[in-house]
Amino acid sequence: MLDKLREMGYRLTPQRQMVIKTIGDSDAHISAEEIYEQVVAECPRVNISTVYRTLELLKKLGLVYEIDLGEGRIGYHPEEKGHHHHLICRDCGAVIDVGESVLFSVQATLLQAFNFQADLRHLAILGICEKCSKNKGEL
Amino acid sequence: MLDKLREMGYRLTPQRQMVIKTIGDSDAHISAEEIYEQVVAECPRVNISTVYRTLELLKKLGLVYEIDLGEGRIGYHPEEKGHHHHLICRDCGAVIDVGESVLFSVQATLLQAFNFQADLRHLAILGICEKCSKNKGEL
DNA sequence: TTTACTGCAAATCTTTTGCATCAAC
DNA sequence: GTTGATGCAAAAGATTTGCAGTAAA
Repeated sequence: MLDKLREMGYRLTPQRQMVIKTIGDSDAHISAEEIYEQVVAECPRVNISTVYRTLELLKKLGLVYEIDLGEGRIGYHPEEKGHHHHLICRDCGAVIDVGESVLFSVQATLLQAFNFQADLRHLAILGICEKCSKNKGEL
Repeated sequence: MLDKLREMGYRLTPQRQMVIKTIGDSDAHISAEEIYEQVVAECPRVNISTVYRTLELLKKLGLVYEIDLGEGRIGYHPEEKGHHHHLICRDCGAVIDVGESVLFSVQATLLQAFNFQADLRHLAILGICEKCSKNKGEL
């Protein structure tokens, strides 16, 4: 990501490097607020508006993806880690990653039936995970 | 919806009636702001906080569904009109309604593979509609 | 040296909340 | 008459923006 930024003629500031590193290190989707907290822990003078501006830039360049987690929450994700979907438990918040291919058939169906090119690369699917549905059964 | 509200012991105020009517009249998903605008056009003293409180109540009672349209936009939809998905064009904003069944196979797959009970009743699927993809081809 | 980038503070936008008043029952 | 619902204003939370100063190139 750092190289790509430089290639595109953008400056490699320490702030940008820290934001990029934080997104890359996170194993799942991470929110703007969480990125800010981690960056500020190392460098307290960094401002949250810089985080937002950096995210805006990385989105524009296609280096990070935004994923809508529902209920107003937005997570960020490096493009280089590949496309996939997230199964998110409404009860416990657990996240299960699922390959892109689960939705290929739907994509094909929508294209055939409506000539609609569905963007199904990064989806958050809400529901109830195995553990929580078992717990519910026990109640 | 009006009857159900009364049955549940809630008061049938004119404000609630107007919000309910507005949601019912709208052919697709409608935002809180849009509901407010339509209600205020008829009755200028109604406050937007009443709209939000009414939506909160109707959601809690399962009479309206919230649909996440992405980019922070949320649409409301009466339950009685049935479950379905929306194909939303990123370019022109056109909305195509699709039956619930398009995602049944995915639902089954997720249940089988991960024991995850996916909630796929009301989904907004972003993409490019037929018309816009043709226009792009012409450029 | 140049000017893109940052920090700061303030603005914006959406949604929520406390409270006195009002009206549905 | 009760008390749940409303209007108003203010708060809260997330994101954006204008601007002067700073630092990457």
